[in-house]
Amino acid sequence: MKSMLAELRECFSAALETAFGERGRGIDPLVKPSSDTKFGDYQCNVAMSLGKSLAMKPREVAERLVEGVSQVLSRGQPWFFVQIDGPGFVNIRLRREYLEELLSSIPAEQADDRLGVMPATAAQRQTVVVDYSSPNVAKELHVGHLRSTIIGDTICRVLGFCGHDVIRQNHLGDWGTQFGMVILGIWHIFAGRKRGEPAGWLEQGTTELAAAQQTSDKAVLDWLARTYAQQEKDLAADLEGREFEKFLREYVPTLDELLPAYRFVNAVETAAEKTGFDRTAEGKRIPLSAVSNYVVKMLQEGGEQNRQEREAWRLSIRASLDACNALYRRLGVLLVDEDVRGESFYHEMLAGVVEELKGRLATPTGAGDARAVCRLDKGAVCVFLEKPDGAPMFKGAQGDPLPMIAQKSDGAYLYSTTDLAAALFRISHPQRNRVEVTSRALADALAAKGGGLGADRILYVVGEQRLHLQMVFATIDALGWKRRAGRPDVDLEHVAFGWVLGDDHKPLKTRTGENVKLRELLDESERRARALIDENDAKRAELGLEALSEEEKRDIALAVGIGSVKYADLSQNRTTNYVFNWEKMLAMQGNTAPYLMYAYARIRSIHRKAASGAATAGAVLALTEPVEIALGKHILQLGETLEIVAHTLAPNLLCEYLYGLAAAFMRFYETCPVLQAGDEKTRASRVRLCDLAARTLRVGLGLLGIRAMERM
RNA sequence: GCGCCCGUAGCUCAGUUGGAUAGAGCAGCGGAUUUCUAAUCCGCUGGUCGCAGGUUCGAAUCCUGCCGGGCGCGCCA
Repeated sequence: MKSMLAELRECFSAALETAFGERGRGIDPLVKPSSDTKFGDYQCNVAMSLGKSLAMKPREVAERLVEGVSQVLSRGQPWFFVQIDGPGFVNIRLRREYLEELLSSIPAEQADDRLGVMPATAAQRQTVVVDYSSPNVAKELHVGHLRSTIIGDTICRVLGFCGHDVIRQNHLGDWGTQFGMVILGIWHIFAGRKRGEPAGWLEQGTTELAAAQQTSDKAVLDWLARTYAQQEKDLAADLEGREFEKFLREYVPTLDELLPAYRFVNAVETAAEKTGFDRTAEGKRIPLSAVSNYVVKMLQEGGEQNRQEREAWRLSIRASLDACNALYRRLGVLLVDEDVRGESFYHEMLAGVVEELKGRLATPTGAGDARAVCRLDKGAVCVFLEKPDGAPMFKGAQGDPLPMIAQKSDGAYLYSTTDLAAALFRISHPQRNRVEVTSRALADALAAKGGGLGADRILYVVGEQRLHLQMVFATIDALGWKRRAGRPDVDLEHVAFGWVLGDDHKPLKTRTGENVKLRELLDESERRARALIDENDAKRAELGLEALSEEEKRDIALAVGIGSVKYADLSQNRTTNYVFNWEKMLAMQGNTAPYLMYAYARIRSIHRKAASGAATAGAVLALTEPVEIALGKHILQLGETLEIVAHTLAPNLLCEYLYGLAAAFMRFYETCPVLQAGDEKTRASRVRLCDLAARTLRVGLGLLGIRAMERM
């Protein structure tokens, strides 16, 4: 079935046309849920705004509209009542029989779990590319990745449920300049093993260097000199890289081993740069501060002589992905290896992208709101974005035009270039949407990658890159990549989000000022959830409830712990910052995961007990008490909620819906006995209503990636 | 300096494309229970929606200016 809201919109659209003919056609009827239940269930606010354009009193418009409605409704069974109120509000109250009918029509759980929500029609159906999570290789996931990962995941689930084709893309940072350091780090691990260094020697080295920095410049220079000498010796011992290559064939790195090595290299190079070490010592083949840059060049050159670098790179990606996947599984996030299309994937397209920019944007080009021109500036390939009047779209600190740089003066490509390549790959499709490019190199590279994904909509779930994305989007617009003959433009959206803050209202950090590791955050949450569960064990015994097994308690702790962290995040407005607070997110009261999960467990408890009694599958649903009507109505609003979430990409609206649903159930539960209902018919009806409420909660929580537990 | 985001109850936050008397939770106060899981429910108290103008039938929401906070502003991602 369609959502009640959609049905009402259709009905009022038709009524507008009936009442006002041509002038009433194509007007949004402005139907929405009522601001207050005393005004009914929904309201139509179109009369006030229409009064002006029709030169009529709003009240009169409303009266004619209501007449139109009754004509439309006269074709069938009336399913709602209308009443004009105030300046011209049309208040809508749904008939109880209609609600009962809709609820009854929801198929049994065995048939499907859509709860009557209709998937998108063929015409509405979109291919949506969702770019989210996107961690960097050789860095551990921290709270900074939390929002992108779980918001992106929820969006994927919701769009998928709504019937769209969702293509998840994990835009892994696997090609940046930091890779020189990672590979060099692996080389240090190799050299250390060969020398027989004890475990943890790289951490110790970093600590020593930090200590030297606290002491004096001289101490730092001495330390660097020793390190450099050792490094030169190790390099000389395996100049051909044969031993290193052999080592790589058998080496299985873990992220835990890679991270200290990376930090070591980073610390050494930073210190060498800062102290001017490279200038003071004679006869160096490569400056100590630039070894990793050199390694990056070797990696990016490719070729037979650099295959060790490539192999080390590959190993570091594998290790990072293993660590990420473990966390994704733990978080209940859908991302898998097949969704990974890192920056390196687009490497072969970059030269073509620059060629395309130079060719297509040689002179100011672009229809719409953005014009772009590509030219060399200080040796770099730059795209200057302009407004239609020729004024620069973006300005620097001195008011000078700020370009998007596609290629550095040293020839290296940047993430802008990669993002353009990725956008082309996502938009283009070998059959559905062949984007025309003039660069042969780009066309060939794209074809070699299969021709692209054919997105109608691309969502960038990334924080903190507004300016960059605006530039990239404007460039794409100017290049004409979004436009499609006979179809709407491809829609590119930056799904931005706010910071996770600590108690001090500053970005959440550990006491030592480091990013909080996601792994440790989840450990803590599970630990706290377990404490809550243990606390309630005693109460369970008092109440004579079935005891939970140790295994069950452990499982519940995981679900509550992870669910609470996710729900706390998803229930916030996506765009604003929020303060992270353990007590609040694990509280049983209010808009929290435990509250919703508890409501579900309570219903399931009824269900288990009812199952032993009379069968209720085909029971007649009768909503008698006000709380029953409220609950039933709420259940039926899942579809329209998801429509809004799919459009606004605001998971907090789904959370709000589920909280309202759980609260409606709790109210029902307080006043309406189910198993002890007065008569068999009422009992059967209520059991069925409970079942629908439980399924709605479970499906809704599922769309947030949160497991509903049978018992708590 | 310029650009973007934010400012709502003591605290943490909601508030779909402008709609009727601005809502939750926590905290505070007061109630309900021989429980279908009290990890609950109900009530009360609490607001110049940062400030000042404007747009209109109507503004927390749109526009302008100011105050306060955050982020960004050429070869990092």
